[in-house]
Amino acid sequence: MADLKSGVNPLFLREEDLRQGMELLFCGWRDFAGEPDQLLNSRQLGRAHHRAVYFIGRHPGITVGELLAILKITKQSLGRVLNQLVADGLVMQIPGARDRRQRCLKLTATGETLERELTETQRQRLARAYRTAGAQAVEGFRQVLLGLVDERDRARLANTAAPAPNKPQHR
Amino acid sequence: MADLKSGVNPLFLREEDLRQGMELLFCGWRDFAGEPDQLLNSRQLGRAHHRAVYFIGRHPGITVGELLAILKITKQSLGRVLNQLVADGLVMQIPGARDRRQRCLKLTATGETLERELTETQRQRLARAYRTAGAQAVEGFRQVLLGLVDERDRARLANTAAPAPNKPQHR
DNA sequence: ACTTTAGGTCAGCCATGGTGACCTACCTTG
DNA sequence: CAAGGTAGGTCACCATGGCTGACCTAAAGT
Repeated sequence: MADLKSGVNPLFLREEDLRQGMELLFCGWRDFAGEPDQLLNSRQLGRAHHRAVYFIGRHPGITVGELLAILKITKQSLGRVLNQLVADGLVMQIPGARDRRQRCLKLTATGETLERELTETQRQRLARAYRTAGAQAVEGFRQVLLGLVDERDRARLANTAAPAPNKPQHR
Repeated sequence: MADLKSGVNPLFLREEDLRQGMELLFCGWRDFAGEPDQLLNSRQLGRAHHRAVYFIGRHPGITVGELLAILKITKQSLGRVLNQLVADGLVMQIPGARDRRQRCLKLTATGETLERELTETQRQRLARAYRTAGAQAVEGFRQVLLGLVDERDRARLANTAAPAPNKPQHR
């Protein structure tokens, strides 16, 4: 809270340690997110497309609104990306069963292939880091990151099972 | 979870766990990096400025080339940002002592104040996550992230002391 | 003296975020 | 049923922050 520099704080709350953490986060994300760039470029796609494809793949049938909540961008920005993905035959939209205003998003077979290709190098990089660090470190990694994200998203992220994001369609 | 470590394919390397990790990384970075946006906007600055100010603050006297290596962007992109920061009186450039071609970058007093303001909310968020997770989790967090970054940057990040990035100007 | 290096600069392109306004289709509710 | 809210889309436009290519200076290094 207040004086981070006083001796009362545990060592890992010292200014220097916090800065190291920030830097690790920056570099980790920089290298992790940059991994699939080449493949993306070769297909005329950008990181924004990858993110959409990734989350649609992880939560098949996710609605546009739910996806917006995850990505935290505007529907206009997402719309642009989504239209391209649909035009390229990577994503399909299915009217919601209960609420036909909704467009439930799914990857096509082509989309699934692409998703796998895109995420593969990242998966390998993360697996390598996990393997090197060990199970206990992985658990710590999760806990700290979970504490970093906004309250709102904790529930979805907390359980490894990762069900589809909760659909509040009862009214 | 103690027995996760043994076995050819430990549980924490399952597809589902890796995906959870990726998602945590995405959301963690999204919320962490987005924290200072409001303050930045109010000063007509962007995230790019924040990153530059941050690393200059952390490594006073850093050269342009070293900063480029950290940020992994082109000198044109950095130049744009740097010029603004100098024009705004937040950063100063000092010719290198050994090599007078170099421009060593430092924050001005104003720049240091801004850096502190910008990073403060992030520091608090990280400190909260650290405190909640505990010292052991923090160590795991570090180890995994360190394993994620490219070899090239490990040395600089590994030691908590965080000296200036190594200067290969022998002679 | 020549080459290489650190850094800067100009011009233009593209991706990806944003805003405001306005639209349809569908659901919910009085 | 009518009215209002909601899911989603769309158009026009703007800002940020990456990129490339070409070209420049000054200072090292040899």
